[in-house]
Amino acid sequence: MGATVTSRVLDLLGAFDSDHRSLTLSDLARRAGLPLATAHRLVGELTRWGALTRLPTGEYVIGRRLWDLGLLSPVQSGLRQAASPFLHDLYGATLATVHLAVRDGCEVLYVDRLAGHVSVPVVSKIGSRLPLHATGVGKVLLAYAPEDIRTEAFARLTRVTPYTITQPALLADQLKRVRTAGFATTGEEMSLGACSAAVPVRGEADQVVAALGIVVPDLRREQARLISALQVAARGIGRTLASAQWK
Amino acid sequence: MGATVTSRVLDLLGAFDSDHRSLTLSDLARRAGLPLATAHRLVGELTRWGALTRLPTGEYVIGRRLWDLGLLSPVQSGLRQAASPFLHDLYGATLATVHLAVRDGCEVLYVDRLAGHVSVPVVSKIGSRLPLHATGVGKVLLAYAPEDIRTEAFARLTRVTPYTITQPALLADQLKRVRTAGFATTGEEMSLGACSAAVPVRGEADQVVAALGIVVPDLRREQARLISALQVAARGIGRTLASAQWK
DNA sequence: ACTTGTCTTCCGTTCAGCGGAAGAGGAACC
DNA sequence: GGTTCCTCTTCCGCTGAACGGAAGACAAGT
Repeated sequence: MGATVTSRVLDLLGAFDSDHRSLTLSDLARRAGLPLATAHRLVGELTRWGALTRLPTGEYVIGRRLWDLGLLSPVQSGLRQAASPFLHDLYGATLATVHLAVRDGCEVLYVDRLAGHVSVPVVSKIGSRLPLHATGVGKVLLAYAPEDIRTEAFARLTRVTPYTITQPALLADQLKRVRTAGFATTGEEMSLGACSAAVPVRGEADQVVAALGIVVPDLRREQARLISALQVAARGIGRTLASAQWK
Repeated sequence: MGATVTSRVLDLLGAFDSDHRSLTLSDLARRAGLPLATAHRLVGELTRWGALTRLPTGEYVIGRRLWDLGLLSPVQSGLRQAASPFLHDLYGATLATVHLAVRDGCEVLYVDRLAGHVSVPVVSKIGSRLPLHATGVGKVLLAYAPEDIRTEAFARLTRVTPYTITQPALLADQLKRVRTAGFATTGEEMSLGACSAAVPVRGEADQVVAALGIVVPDLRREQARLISALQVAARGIGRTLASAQWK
């Protein structure tokens, strides 16, 4: 089975996650299920190349070169760059935490995030994944997702807070409204004390490529103004995307 | 020499760069110097793991999983997150293109960048590397770099524009001033029509961990105000870094 | 139909990777 | 001082996984 050198290398890299940003050699070996001597050699090669870096403490972390590579990913290069200035505008206009997200399978993948110094309790981090049904951007992405994804998502409406929507019928109704109104909202469905609003970002062929959202303590005041600010920004991103050297 | 499986895998990944974000299998094999059959197998494994993704066109790009990994790098997680809100403040106060950079060997590595809709001609991109002697952030980083890096950098003062500083004595003098004044400036030394100012960002033990800079069309007006805005932001970043869960 | 690309699969040889074992620090405790 | 328990590093002989030439499949262009 999985016993190729390549898979071992990848297992080593996969040993890192957001709870384990730095690991000792023995940890790496343990987590990757490799004998220490083997891990030692592979990690040595990875470090020499720049994929890993050894801290003064002896622990290993993901190196600069892998960071570089990540930046070449299409997630990063196209969408984020096009959106960046608009995210600012939006932040300036709303002073809310701003989110840019895409759908990755049955989850929301946060591509960019822009927060002020103080902010409402927000769970997301750039690169983190959350369920589609409990966040503003998630509802937007789900509303425009293909059939099979929707059924899969409906199959697991996990409860996160007392306000999380777990009834399929209710969610289906909300998604319909998202499609007609052009925006989605949530009220403390993902984390208490946080409401959100989100709109779709449309690419060249008018299909939904991402979602743009904000998180605020209270949505009732000013909802109209916030939504329109979101829509202006989303249209701007879409236009920039279409005219970009998407190469 | 370098003919281990690991090195081959890394050569494949290294075949991607900012001018080659997507590559066909044959391109990959060519650029990595591998026989097609070998590349085929390795690329297959990488794709299965999620390090690469195959586009509908058949070309390969860096996959989401590598993007994720890059986000775990300390560059990303510590420095960028701590700096993000301050970069905004700075943008708001100056309306200039804002740069956050670290030194990587003998080059400036741009860690974050924040630009408005229209901007002065700026060469940098996030993740790009530029020589240390021709940019504002570069001069700051060089001024506080260890001896050996300085001598190495002085050995190759390549000319970029007519205003680029290529005389070692002049540069040495400027660096001394950077250390006493606490900031660096450039005037069209990297790209015509662009001036810049930069200050050091100091970490826990007061050592310089990064540089913060802005790019503007003209520096003479308002220089004092810009520098002081930079310094306020840099201090803020430093304080946040020190108190962060640097894990 | 022929050329020139691409990608994919097969399979026997061989040499690179494997990993047990032993040893070299280093820290903590008695 | 010794003992225990970590960590990391190096060595080396055996073996099976990786290699890559070759042949074939497919697509696009002429």
